Amino acid sequence: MFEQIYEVVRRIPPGRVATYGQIARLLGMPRAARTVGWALHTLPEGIDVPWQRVINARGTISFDPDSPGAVIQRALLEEEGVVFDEKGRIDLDVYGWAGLDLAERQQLLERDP
DNA sequence: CGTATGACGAGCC
DNA sequence: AGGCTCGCCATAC
Repeated sequence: MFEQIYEVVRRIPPGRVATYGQIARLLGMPRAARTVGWALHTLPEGIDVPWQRVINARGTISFDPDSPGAVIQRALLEEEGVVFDEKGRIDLDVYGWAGLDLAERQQLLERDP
């Protein structure tokens, strides 16, 4: 389960962001946004997943912006060229990820249980 | 096996 | 705009 989530997150191109709900929808579980958040929250360290490119539907970092993790996330995204507005929001119309194309999505969903 | 727990999201006020 | 309530769902215990 988590592997599939990580797999999708790895497809997000640098400089783009996706929402938790969007990841869930791509995996065919449109209501499991919280699960996606949990998967990234409990991400093993050192694993190759660009977790910083996943934010919430409002375009903000989804936890305390002053926490060390959030500061790192914001720094990583800014390095990739993502711009935060004065309220710490990212414009999803500009930086939002279009998502997988049909073929990629199909391939992902057909993977073994 | 029932409850609790969120890096969520939509809706309502 | 900002805050609160509820529904959701895979894990943890």
